[in-house]
Amino acid sequence: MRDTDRSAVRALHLFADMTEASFEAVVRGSFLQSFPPGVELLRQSDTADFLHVLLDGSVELLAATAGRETTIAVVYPVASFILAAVLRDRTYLMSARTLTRARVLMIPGQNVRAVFAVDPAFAAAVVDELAVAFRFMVRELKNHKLRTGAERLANWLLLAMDPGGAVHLEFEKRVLAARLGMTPENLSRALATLGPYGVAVSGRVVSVTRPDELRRFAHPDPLIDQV
Amino acid sequence: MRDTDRSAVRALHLFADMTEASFEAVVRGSFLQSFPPGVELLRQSDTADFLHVLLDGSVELLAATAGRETTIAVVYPVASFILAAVLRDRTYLMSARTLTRARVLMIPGQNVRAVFAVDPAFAAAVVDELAVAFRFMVRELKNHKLRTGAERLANWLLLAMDPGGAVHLEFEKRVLAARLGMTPENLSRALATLGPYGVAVSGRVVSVTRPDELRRFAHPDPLIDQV
DNA sequence: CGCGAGATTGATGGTAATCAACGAACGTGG
DNA sequence: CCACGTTCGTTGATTACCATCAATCTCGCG
Repeated sequence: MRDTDRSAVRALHLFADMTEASFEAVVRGSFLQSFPPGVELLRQSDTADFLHVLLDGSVELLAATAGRETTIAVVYPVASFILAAVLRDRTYLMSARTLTRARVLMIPGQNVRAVFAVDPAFAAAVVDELAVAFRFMVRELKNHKLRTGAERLANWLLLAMDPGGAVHLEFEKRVLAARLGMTPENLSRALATLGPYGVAVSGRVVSVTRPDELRRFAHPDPLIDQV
Repeated sequence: MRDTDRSAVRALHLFADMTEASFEAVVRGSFLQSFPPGVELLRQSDTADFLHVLLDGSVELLAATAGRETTIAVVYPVASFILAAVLRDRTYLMSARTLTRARVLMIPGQNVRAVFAVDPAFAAAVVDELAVAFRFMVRELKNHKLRTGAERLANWLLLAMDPGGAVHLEFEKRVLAARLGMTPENLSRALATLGPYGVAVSGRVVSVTRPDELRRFAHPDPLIDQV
């Protein structure tokens, strides 16, 4: 690992408070790798050999069974993923695929487990990370079970828009659709149904002209939407 | 807390490996309480004052927004719940309600956080518990997004049936419906659609006469269904 | 200028929620 | 012990929501 990368990694919340010796022990045998878009980083049911930390780009977590597939989450920097599988030394429950070019730090699972046992600061950070991940899952489950697609989209727009009410999509709409748990076709339709509430689309820019009306439609909820 | 309860609690996975002093520090200020069915133990958006450990009975975790409500999980002994909220000292994302008469150990959140910081064995147990909870959530999300109601029911039956193919429901069907994420009406219909695969209902007993056929319909998956 | 990937629109079917009505089981009180 | 009433479960009809398939459109780029 290069020195610039090393200090960037050291600054991550997950590693910031641990001792230098612990950091050394974690990083030994780790590697930082860049991937092009569309690469499968890991596959569900494989054994959890590496903790992954996303430093740049975006990664999709997905799951499949019986010929069907669904996106569970989209990960943005800086975040670890599949931490739970690594800690328990179990198989992955999800696959991971790069959406964009991505830089990923891969840490051998046994390093994580070993250092976890001896460095309380690292243990605390791990628990924090894991608790955040758990709560994210609960929010996602609520978002999905309690709201329609159009409502999920409306709430996403309210969070993503800048003060002027504009949302600049930095990825394809199909990715947004997956992130929101719907098909691209239904995202189109959902955007159309939000028209009467002041939502207009022009290429990759979505404009929210009457935020208050959209909010009344969306019923935003701090216990679901990330603050 | 009575001595018999004390030793039962001490034997729980979460507390088994910690030092006696740590256990003492956790238990001080905790209380063990019995509740009748239908009691709301905690409400979403309240601050996480107590870690709850279910010792007897069953508890439903549910979430509501915009006038809608859904069951997220049903908890059976012995399990803790809302651990993540307590560790992060945040508000609860879910409400909890007793389904049956239930005995619950309530531990002040600050005890948990304080002992977590000083007892590595407890920290490890907490992480284990949390990782299991996280993976449970992922399984639930997959179960819900990748399967129809009838498929969820079929897989549940395959896991719940005894070697003779019988499932004795120990709760009302409406509870099972909530657990499976559907309405009571649709549970009735789902049971009916499983008829051709050898599923018959008689009161509170469901019999699976042709497990192999049911399995072909259900597509059981170790990455979703609890083993 | 034309190709092709992504986006949109339309039509259709499947899944499940809702509303309503009915039936069965069970406990209570007469 | 029976009559009644409540609760739970089932069944039917309707509607909402979403996936799928297919066709068309748009726009960026060679």
